[in-house]
Amino acid sequence: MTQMTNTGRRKPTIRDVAAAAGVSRGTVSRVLNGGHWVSPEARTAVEQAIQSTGYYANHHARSLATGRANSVAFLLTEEHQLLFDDPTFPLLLRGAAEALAQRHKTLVLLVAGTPEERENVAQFVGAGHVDGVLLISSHERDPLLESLLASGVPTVACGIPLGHQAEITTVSVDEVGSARTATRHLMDLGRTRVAMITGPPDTPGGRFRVVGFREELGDGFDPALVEEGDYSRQSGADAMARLLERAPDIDAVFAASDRMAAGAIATVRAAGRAVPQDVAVVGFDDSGLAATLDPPLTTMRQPFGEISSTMVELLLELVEGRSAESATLPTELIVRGTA
Amino acid sequence: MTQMTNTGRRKPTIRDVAAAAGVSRGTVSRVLNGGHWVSPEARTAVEQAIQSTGYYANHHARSLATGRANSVAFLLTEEHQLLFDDPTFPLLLRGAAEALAQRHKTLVLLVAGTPEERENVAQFVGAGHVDGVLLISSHERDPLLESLLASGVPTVACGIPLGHQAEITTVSVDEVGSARTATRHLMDLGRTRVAMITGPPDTPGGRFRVVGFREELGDGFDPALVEEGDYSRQSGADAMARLLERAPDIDAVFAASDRMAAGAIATVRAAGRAVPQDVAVVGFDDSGLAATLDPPLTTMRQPFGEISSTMVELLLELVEGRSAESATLPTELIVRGTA
DNA sequence: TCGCACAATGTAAGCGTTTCCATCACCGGA
DNA sequence: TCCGGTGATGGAAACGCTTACATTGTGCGA
Repeated sequence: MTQMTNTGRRKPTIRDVAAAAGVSRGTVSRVLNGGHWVSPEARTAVEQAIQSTGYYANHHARSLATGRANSVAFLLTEEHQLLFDDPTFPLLLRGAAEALAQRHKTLVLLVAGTPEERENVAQFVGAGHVDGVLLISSHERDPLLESLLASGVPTVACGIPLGHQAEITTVSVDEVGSARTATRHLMDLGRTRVAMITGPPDTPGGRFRVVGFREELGDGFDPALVEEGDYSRQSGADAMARLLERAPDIDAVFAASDRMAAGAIATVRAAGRAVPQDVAVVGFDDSGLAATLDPPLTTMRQPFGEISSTMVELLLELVEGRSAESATLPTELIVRGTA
Repeated sequence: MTQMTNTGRRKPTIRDVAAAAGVSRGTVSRVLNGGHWVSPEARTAVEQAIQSTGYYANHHARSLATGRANSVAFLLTEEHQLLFDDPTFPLLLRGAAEALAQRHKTLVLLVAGTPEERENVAQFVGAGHVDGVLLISSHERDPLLESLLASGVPTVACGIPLGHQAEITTVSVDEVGSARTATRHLMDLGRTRVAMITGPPDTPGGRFRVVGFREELGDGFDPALVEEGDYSRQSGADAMARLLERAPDIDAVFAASDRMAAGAIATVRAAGRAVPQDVAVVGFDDSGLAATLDPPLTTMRQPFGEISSTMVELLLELVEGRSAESATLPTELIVRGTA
């Protein structure tokens, strides 16, 4: 009964509210935007009128007038296949969606896989259709990132974009430290031939985790025990096969993603060795996958929910014109059954 | 050089283009919208001016003038936990994102988990901020669906929303037939004690797959061999445990989701039985998970890419004011190692 | 020769907001 | 009593675009 006194078909506009409240639209607008410079009486009159008319602000008109879109892009730059297979992505998306919804901002999903898509995305963002960009995965010297930077759209990246460290606000975890923790855990277990499956070297996870691995091993580091994958399960399985062939005495492996760890485990088993008895395994991410493996995977947990909500927070600071400092979030070693 | 003759700071508008081309903005607008009633010379002049000025249309202004948002909501109605864990969801999202991008429509992600979110979503959509809604998962008699229907926003659902079959356009698979195929496969393998783990009965998959299961078994159907899960892995494991306790002689099980199948397999193993030797398993979905299980899961593949692109297609028809008929897509039995 | 149909174009009125500016009533201090 | 200041308000311009309508110019049949 308070709702929808919407007599006809037309959606009520600010004029309808103004008429109902007996004030001008200027006053209604002021109430809508914080209510400063409005008398208490006028304010309550307007608020009642809003109720009775069932008024709801028109975003497009508002955006046109203010130059603000009130929306943010969640931008995926990655081959489709890789991206949507990554169990990490729904976690980030979910966190971002929640954080944005709380602040009444709209999340626009943008996928920049093919060159054509990238071009469209660059235009779309450059045209100012969104207030800012949450950049999800970015390889080194990504031209799309450069065009974003050039267009001056507020942007927050997830994971330090190589080659742009200084120019962009990021939210990341301590890659080196996390890798050291994982490696240390394996060493503390008494493992002496510890191998690593890294990520692509043009991604921060691919670049820095192996650094931590090497640092922690110190003199014990053997470059022959490092193989590269692309975070996918298959690449982990393949890398493990190469590792095993080259160094059959491996007794532990640290993989830069849970999926690669899963692949590695399969390969280890296929080679007739047991996990964790013969080969201990530590993954990275603690995506949903980790706990479901058999045995459940020991892994470094990335706080995805916090990562994405922090990204949103920083981005909105930027959008408001304030400055925002890049954040580094802690990871946590989750010990399960594989190491 | 063709780009960005953007002398100053301001973004070029349609007037700048008009000035550069030596025509009125009306003409520019006509070129932008299909170019009818425009002479070839004027058209090329405008097109060149667009290039030289680096003009890009302002969506908000356009939407305000036309009353069209040019965007579509991808609406998730489900508990967060369930939803983002579901490996099925990225597949749908990806398909929808691609199909929409091709048509230059924007995808807005909406999550309606908590009551508050649902209220906001209802308002948002009701206010006409999007042209249509892709409804992802809907339980029976969902009040949110009802409010969508009431507000008259074009909506296409994925999977027949129980209780609203007649009122809404849907894209779904033949649940009953698919379940029959899966069941038949198990029977053809010579299995005689075939159990089923169903989904929640207020979802189409929960309701209809068990119907197909029963139909195919005919006289052999035993209600004691049916347990319910919520599509999650854990629920599958639990259901399997109940099943095994009640009927230790089970030699096959059909699960209404791959995740439940995964859980069931774990339980079967934990009970000291082998898959597929002692208990054959068929899943449903063919999400990324299926192929990575050990042994790889035999399952009914849902064509998620096609489902989502069809949803987009139908939705846009509806948005254009045309009618659209609900579609039913075929599934496919993917035989792997578990049955 | 005139006028008419019609293609091409310019013009201007919106679309629903925000926001700047002018106005006004009112109050306290001189 | 008058005046400057201040809080509250209305009015109107602006945001960038679409589109109905008016206007122009052309070629054609009568």
